[in-house]
Amino acid sequence: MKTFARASDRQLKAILSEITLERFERRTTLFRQGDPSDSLYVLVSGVIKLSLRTPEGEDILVSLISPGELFGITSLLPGMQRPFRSEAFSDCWVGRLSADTLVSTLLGVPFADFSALMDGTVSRWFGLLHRYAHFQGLDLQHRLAFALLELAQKFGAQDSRGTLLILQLTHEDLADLVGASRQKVTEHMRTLERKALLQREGRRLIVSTEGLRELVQIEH
Amino acid sequence: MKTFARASDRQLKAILSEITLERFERRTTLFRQGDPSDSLYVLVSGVIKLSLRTPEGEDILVSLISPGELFGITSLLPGMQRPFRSEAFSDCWVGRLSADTLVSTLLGVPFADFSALMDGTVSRWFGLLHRYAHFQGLDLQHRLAFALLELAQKFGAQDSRGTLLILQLTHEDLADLVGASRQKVTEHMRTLERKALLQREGRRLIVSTEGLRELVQIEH
DNA sequence: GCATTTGTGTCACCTAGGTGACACATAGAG
DNA sequence: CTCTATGTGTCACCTAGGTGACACAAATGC
Repeated sequence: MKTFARASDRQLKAILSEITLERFERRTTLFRQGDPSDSLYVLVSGVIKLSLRTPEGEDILVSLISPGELFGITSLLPGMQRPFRSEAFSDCWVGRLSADTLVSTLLGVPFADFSALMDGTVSRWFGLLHRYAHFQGLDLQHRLAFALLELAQKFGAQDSRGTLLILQLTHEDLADLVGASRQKVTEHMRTLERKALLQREGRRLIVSTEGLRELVQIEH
Repeated sequence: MKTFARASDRQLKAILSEITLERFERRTTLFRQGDPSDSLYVLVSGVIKLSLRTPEGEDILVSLISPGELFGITSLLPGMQRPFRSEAFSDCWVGRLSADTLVSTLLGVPFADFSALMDGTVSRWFGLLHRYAHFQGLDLQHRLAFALLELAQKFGAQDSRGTLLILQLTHEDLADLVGASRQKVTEHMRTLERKALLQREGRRLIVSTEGLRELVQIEH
């Protein structure tokens, strides 16, 4: 297990003494989406499934964990909730420990410092992963709406008419972002305009975040 | 910038003195896929685009970076290459520093220790992100092939006939994994069987990793 | 200011893959 | 050993979205 490759015997001993071993039968769930993300897990034996349930009722299998892997990694970021459901795919033995003890015994650094650094760097990967996973099985209309909301959040400036995107985005860029063809993006952007969720000022966009959020949530 | 929220003045000063400021005009590239992932960047002004070119020649826009964000994060993992291309989406000022100095001044810990911990934990997010990004615009056949290769790597046991997957995967599981319907997965699994890239022993799979790799690479 | 390149809008057409439906196989549970 | 659950194989049908093609608009360079 490469996580511990550089650890000294003393550190390993300290960590081992903090691990609680638990047994999970096939199909039982370890944690579910939205639970507070407090502890970290090591899979000792068996297979764990991480999955995501979309509002549409589709299941997305994000990952299968094999023995030796750490999982429940969001516990390394400050104040997160579990983004995925975790379930025993076969009978499992699982070790559980607090992220804090792992980090502080392995690095000897206050957890809050570590976790703040993670938050500023690596959490973007997590955000992107989340986006891609959610995009699975959404139609173009909704993917576009989500993408626009994301952009509005990152690059939006408040304006009397809505949220102004300070970006020169072409339809091609959007297409590359949501994984669609340029033509269809054009078509859907027009229908969003017609629904007044979107206006244009030259090549700048003004989006209605409330409208888009409604579109995205209400329909299913 | 939340990365530095907990830093002392001394730390900030130390880090600032190590940052090199660089100017990039719109459309110029900062680094490209496959470059060694040595330094870390802070975006000072402008917008940066992270993208991915698929073997099929499609472009995938992974993320747009806004001022204040750190990027080029793979430099925090040991021995990585840049997974994405980075290009100035508008004229930019960018600060560059080594991941090592950031980590060691902020946490006061040897970079190798930190980076080993990241590698054992958070690198999975990165792997998954990579998979999802690559899946964009692949047809089911290829997504399935990739998924099987991944599974073979993680759960495969060598066998006279190929690589035996020690997993009781149903077609439904596979469908959830590659984002497709159960029926179509069944169909494509049969064609893979017919092509002799796959055999079944009861409900266990035996895959030909060479065959699949060929399928995945050769066709475009 | 004109010419060229880059972006938009809108077609008609085609295909990968979703869906529902059903027959059959297999495997646990009792 | 049998009954019921769950998984597989295969249809016929339908639709979202890819593709090529072209007209027009808007930037950009010279």
